[in-house]
Amino acid sequence: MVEVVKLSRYPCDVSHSPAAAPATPAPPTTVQLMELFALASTAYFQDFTAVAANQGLTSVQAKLLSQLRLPLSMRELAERLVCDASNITGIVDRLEARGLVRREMRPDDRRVKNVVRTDAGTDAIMRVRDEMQATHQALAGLGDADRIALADLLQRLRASLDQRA
Amino acid sequence: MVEVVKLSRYPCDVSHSPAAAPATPAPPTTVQLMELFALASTAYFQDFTAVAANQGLTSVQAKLLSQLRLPLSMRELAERLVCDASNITGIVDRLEARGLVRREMRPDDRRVKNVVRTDAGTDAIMRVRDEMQATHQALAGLGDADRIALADLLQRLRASLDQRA
DNA sequence: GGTTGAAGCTTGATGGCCTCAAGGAAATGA
DNA sequence: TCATTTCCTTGAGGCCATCAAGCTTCAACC
Repeated sequence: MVEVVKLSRYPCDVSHSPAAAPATPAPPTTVQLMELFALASTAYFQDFTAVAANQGLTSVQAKLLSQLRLPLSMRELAERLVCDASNITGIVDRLEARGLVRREMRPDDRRVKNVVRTDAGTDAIMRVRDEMQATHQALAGLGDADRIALADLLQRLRASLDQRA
Repeated sequence: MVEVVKLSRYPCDVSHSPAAAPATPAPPTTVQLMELFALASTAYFQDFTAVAANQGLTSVQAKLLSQLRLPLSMRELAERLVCDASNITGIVDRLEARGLVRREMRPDDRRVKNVVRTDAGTDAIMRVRDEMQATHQALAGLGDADRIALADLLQRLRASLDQRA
């Protein structure tokens, strides 16, 4: 299957490697795997951003909205989006101005504000989800064995990446 | 292997799905695969951004630098980074001010400016590459069979995603 | 030739994202 | 009560991103 591993079109290509590809189905190196992963990730995020834009959302706004299955405080959102808390203020401001989200005081601790997704917000993120699903339908062609293998590999990949954080 | 597929911590979680996970090793659904992929991609980009920041680079600057194995025109850079050409002007301005990159007139067509990575620029992106590689060493634990399978799957994934662009 | 049109790059305006430093309000604990 | 901590916001500064408008250069055509 793995005929030619296309190399070095994204993040960390520094090598001045020879253009000749090995003819044998040799297993890819770790570096090659990371490049492939970077390419696939880039494609994914570009698609996600484009789909969100179709709904008038930036990718960060869509990310935030998708986190709000249940209400979360500003601080919790900052942790999930891995950014400064002061950044969340602005993002929520803009979403709230459009009625996609609502701030609520929490009665038992009046310092914290829960961010609640409105029905309009849920609609918006559902449209994004639907369009993503339609877009990636091609992926549906994977058979059961491939699915299991991919899920397994992705989880190991994430584990080894998260480990650093 | 795939014990429990952890669901819905990222982009498109809208479902109010039951918390109960299937006990059987059923193959993951397409939606579940996309969620796993989103999680792994997010982890990757956070790591990439953090490593670039260690070298005083934004992720976009690092991305641009890594493209410059050979000189590219501003337009070519815009195509590779999938953004407006006017955006590249500012990014290259900032990199040039730091001596990581250099603009050169192309003699045969004086409209176009080639962006050339300086030695300092190559050093910078090599440090990013090295730190990424060290970081992701955990991935090196994958055996040959896993590598081949992952490479194959990632390429198919990317193909089906790029198809949309 | 000279004009028109297209391509490549830059500038300026506008807006969103992001961090840091600083500050107000509320809770906690001595 | 007073000090400390937590949560959130504000303001300054910088980067990224798009769009509209403009400049230069090239190419093609009359």
